[in-house]
Amino acid sequence: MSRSYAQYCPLARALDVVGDRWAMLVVRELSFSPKRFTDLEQRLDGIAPNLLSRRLKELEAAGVVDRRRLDPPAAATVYELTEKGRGLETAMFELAKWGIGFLGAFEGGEAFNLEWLIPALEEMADRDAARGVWEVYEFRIDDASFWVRVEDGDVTVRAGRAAEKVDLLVETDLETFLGIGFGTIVPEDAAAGGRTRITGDAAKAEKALDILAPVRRIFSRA
Amino acid sequence: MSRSYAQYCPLARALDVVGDRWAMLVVRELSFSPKRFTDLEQRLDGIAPNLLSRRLKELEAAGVVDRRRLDPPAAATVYELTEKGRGLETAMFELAKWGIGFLGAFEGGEAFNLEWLIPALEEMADRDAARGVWEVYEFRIDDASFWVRVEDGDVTVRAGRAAEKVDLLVETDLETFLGIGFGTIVPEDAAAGGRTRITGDAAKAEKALDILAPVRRIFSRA
DNA sequence: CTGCATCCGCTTCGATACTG
DNA sequence: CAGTATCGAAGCGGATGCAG
Repeated sequence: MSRSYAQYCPLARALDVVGDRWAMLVVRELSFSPKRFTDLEQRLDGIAPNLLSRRLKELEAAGVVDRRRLDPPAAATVYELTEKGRGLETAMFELAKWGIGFLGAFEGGEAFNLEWLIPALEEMADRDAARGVWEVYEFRIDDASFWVRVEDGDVTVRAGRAAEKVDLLVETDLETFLGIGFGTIVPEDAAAGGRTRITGDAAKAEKALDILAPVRRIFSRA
Repeated sequence: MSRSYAQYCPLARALDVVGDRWAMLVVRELSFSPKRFTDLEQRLDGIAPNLLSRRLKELEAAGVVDRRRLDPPAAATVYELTEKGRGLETAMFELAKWGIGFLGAFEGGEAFNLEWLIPALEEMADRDAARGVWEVYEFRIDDASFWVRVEDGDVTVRAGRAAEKVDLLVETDLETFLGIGFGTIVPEDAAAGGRTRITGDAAKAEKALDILAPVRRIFSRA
C-alpha cells in the first residue's frame, strides 16, 4: 500500500484506498464488467504490469476487488468488484460528471472507450425532449453495450445489457456510432448502408436521437 | 501539471485535475472556508510546502481554485474555491460517504478535524428518530461550526454557520464534544460543568442527541 | 497465452533549509 | 507569512523475461 494520509477523515480514508495512480480507473473498468489481467492491461493503456498487479492486490486487500479463478476449460483469473467496490460507483459517477467540464473536444490521440462516456450521456441528455416518454433503449456497439431508460423527463444511462424489455435496439459499430455523434454521418445513411441494424419503431429511434443529441457538444470541434 | 492519463474519459479527466496526491484534500479544506497558505499547511499535516505550492498553482490553472490578495492591513493571500471548484463538493461528499466504511475506530495518532466528519454525521444520522421533527441545530466547537437541518426524517449536515434561524445552539470545546461522542462524558455533566452552553429547549437538545447518536459507532473502541 | 517479477531510467514526493 | 531551493527517497513507466 502507498503512504497513508494518516487523517481520521472519511475522504482521506477513501483516498488511502483508491487515491493512488490508476486505482480508481481499475475500479472504473471493473464496474462495467469483470475482467482478466490482460483485459485490464489493454484498456488501461500505459499502466505497467507490475503496477497493475500491485493495485489489484491492494484493492483485493481492501475488500474492493475479488479475484476469482474460472474453471479449467477457461483457465483464467477474473477480477470483479465486491459489494463494497460497487458502492464506489456513485462517487465515481459524480466525479465523472464533474470531469465532463474538462473533456473538451475529442481530437484523437487519446485512448477511448464508449463506456467511459456513459456519465456524460446521462448528464447531458435532453430532459425536455424526454418529457412524456416512457421507454427503454439498448445500444450495442461492437462488444460494448449500454442502455437508456427514459421515464417522463428522467433519463438514466447504464453500461451493459438492459434487464428489462427494450423498446428499441440499435446495433452498430463504433465508427458509425461516433460518426453520428460527430455529425459526419447522417443516421439515415448509416441505416441504409447496412452498418446499423435498428429493431423497433423508426419514430422511436428519432426520439432517442433527440434525447441523446446534446452529447454532440462535447465532440464538436468548431 | 502531472502526467495525464491521456484518456478521453470524464473520470480520467477529473483525476488529471484532482487525482494527484493531496490535491483533493486541498479542495476539501477550501470547501469549508477560504484559507491562507499556512492554514492549509497546518491542516494538511505532513504536506511539503513546495508540494502545496505546486498543487495550488495547478488547481488555479485548472480553474478550481482562486488566489485572492487581501488589502494591505491584512497583508495576506487567501485561496478559495471557484464555482467550478465548488462543483466538486458533491463528488467529494460521495467519496467521503464511501470512505466511512474504512474509518474504523478512532485510536488517536491521526490528524483530526471536526469538519471532516460532516459527511459521516449526515450519512449516519438516525432518520427514524428524525421523523416528525422540523428543526435547525447549530454546533460551535472551538473555532469550527456546523449545522444540522432536520426535515421530517430528512437530515442535512453542513459546515459553517446556519443561514436560517436556529432552534438549538450548542457551544462547547472539542474535547467535550468528542467525549460525548465517545460516550465518556454524559451530556448532563458537560452542561453542568459549564463547558457547554446550550441555547434552546432541553427537550430539543435531547432529540438532537438521539438523531446524531449513531455516529458513536465509528468512535467505539470495543 | 495469461499473469505476473525483475530491472532500470525517469518523475514525483517528502523533509529540511532558506529567502523576499 | 508565503512561499522557493535543494536533494535523497519513493513511486511510476517501459522493456524484457519467464513460469504455469
